[in-house]
Amino acid sequence: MEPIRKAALVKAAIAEVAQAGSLEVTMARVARTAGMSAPLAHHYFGGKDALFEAAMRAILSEYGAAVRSGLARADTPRARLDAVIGASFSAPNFAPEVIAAWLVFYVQARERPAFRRLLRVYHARLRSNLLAGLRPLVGAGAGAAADMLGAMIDGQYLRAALSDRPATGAEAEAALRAHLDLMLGAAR
Amino acid sequence: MEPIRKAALVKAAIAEVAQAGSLEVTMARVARTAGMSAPLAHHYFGGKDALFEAAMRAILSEYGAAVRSGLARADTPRARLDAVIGASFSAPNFAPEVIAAWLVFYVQARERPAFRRLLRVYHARLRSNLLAGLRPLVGAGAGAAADMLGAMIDGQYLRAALSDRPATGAEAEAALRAHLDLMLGAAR
Amino acid sequence: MEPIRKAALVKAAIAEVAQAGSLEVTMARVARTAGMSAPLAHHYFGGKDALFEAAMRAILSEYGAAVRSGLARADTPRARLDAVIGASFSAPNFAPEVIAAWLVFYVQARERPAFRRLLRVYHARLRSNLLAGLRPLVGAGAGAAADMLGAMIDGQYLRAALSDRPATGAEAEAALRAHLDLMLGAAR
Amino acid sequence: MEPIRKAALVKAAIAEVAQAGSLEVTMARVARTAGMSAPLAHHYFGGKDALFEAAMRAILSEYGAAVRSGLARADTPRARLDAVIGASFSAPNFAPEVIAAWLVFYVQARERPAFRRLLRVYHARLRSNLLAGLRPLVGAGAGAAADMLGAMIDGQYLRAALSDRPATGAEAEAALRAHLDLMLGAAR
DNA sequence: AATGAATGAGGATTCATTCAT
DNA sequence: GATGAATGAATCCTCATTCAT
Repeated sequence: MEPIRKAALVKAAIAEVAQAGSLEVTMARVARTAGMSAPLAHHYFGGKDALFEAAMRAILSEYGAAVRSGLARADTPRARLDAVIGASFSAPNFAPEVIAAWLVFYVQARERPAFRRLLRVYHARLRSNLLAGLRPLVGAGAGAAADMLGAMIDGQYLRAALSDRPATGAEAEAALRAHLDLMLGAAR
Repeated sequence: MEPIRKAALVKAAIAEVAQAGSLEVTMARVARTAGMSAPLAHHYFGGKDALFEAAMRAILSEYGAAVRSGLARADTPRARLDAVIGASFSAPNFAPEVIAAWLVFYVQARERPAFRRLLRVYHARLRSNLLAGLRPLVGAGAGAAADMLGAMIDGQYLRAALSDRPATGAEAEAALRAHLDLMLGAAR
Repeated sequence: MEPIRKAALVKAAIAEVAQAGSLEVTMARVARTAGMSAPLAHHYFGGKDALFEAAMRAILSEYGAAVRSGLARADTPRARLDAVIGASFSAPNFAPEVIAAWLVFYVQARERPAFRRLLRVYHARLRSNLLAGLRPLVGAGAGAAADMLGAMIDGQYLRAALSDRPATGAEAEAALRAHLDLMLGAAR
Repeated sequence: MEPIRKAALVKAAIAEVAQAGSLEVTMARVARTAGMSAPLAHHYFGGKDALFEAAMRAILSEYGAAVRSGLARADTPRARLDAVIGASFSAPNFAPEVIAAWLVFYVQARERPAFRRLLRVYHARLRSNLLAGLRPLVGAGAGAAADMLGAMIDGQYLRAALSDRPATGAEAEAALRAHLDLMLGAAR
């Protein structure tokens, strides 16, 4: 029972946090959305903080899995870069709900060490994945290029979080790929 | 007296929101930081929501003023673009505190129409300013270029909000300018 | 199985109540200390109240047994008095844990009739045992002397409950015997 | 306003703790008894713990004042002893409510350092006051005598807490004085 | 204009207890 | 007999907001 309940709670937490645009979400509400009573949520997670941390962890690990799975099928540097970009804008990760929750956690990271730690890992992994693809193609400028690409991805997320249209990642992805072409072309 | 008090409250609200990373900031705390009692803050703003809206408005209008002042001295398309970028990363707007608060408001905008409206205006103005500079230089691709530049700026903000080092905008600004060169060079 | 489980629960209850210094002890905790689940404790005792009453009853009946056993070997009035005092400060009854729990129950007796009843029986028996020894030696003053001796014993308990040193009853017992000598000497 | 409210809360806390026989008393109940809302009680004391500590402090300091006032009028060793005993059983200190609350705090002292500290001071002061009176009269045995007198006083408290009759201290006081006579007579 | 005083509403958390298995 | 699962009830505490002064 435990894994089922925990998964339901994490999913509900992401949904509610996204909708509220903040962590000012009552445990009771999350629990009800997940189909159980508030005390049960406490029983499984021990408290609000732990639940939200689990939620952020879930988002980041789903993203990490998508990246890994994409990289597994990539055999050239350029393919690696495309894989990272593709994963960033793929369906389960670019869902508006998920992006909105991610953003809330992002902001909280300033003051909550646990969130900050998680985000550092995300940033470091993203950067190293991009670097691995860029270095063979760009050489010395790879660091700056990776930073810029990372910022672009994050920026697209930020805008998607506020978009009216049910943001598909397709457009954002195309824009990024076009830009990547530009950067690689200039480097050659 | 009133304008002084209100300005103090707005400033305190930005500082506290930035520090908390959310709107979960008590009126009493904001009021105390501003050197007055909680009821007085209510007296001046009528409530928590109105105070925070005023705070966001203050951030955006300070930014708007910086942009306008930069544009006033720009006489070529490229100078206009540089002016917008320069304003985005200039001291009072790129202060960590201000960025953090801006981000909190940004996230809230998903569900709070008042914030959403303010943000729309910011986005629209930024886009139209960039477009005005880009169209003479890039032609048809100006729309996509403006969107990408906007996303890059927001992405840099996002990352600055989490940076350890007391982020100066200088690096971010340089990176953006370099990128702008790239985009303009490719278009020619 | 039942008597073993019940005894374990009673023992655990005494230990936990002593440590907490109050009845604010969760059933779950007591049950866990006794090596079983909370529902099982309920099954055996029907509820928290009944468990704690059983615990107090256990303390008093252990004490009662010690007194009876001492009296069985006493053949003079003075020996009877010594037997009662000896039992009061003997090892299993004067254990810090037991005293602390006893005190908690004592205080609760003000408002919980079940505890009050138990305590009345203890007081009455103590008094009658002391009287039986004192009357032949002191005559008319036996009543007051018994009350005073009883108060002294309780007072020693009270102080032992708070002592730092792992209170042996030896000192307290010696002090009481010395005092008894005094009272008997004065009466002759 | 503050001192009035605080005094009312302390008084109510003593009454409710005495009645409940434990600290399991809700803030709301105490506040209502004191004629105000629960949040106000929090406002003035900051929390349940602080309120109860203030209550115990109040009991002990009232007792301390009574002792000091009695000693001020005593000019012989025996008069000093009588003053201490008299204060211990005087009206405001020997009120059933006060005794019951004192006992609850006493028991809690085992695990709550703040209470423990307060009680240590009480015990030390009582002992030193008794010693000052006993040493000139009893000499070497003064220490043991002081301990025994202290235990007797505490024992009388313990029994008064459970008495049915609205315990006047008169009887207890007379018994203690009689005993003191005995001890002093034996020493001469 | 300014604030100390006060509270209603609400939220996290704990716990005794029940029940299906 | 024994327990994991589950919850209603209750408690401490916080906070935006009101009001008399």
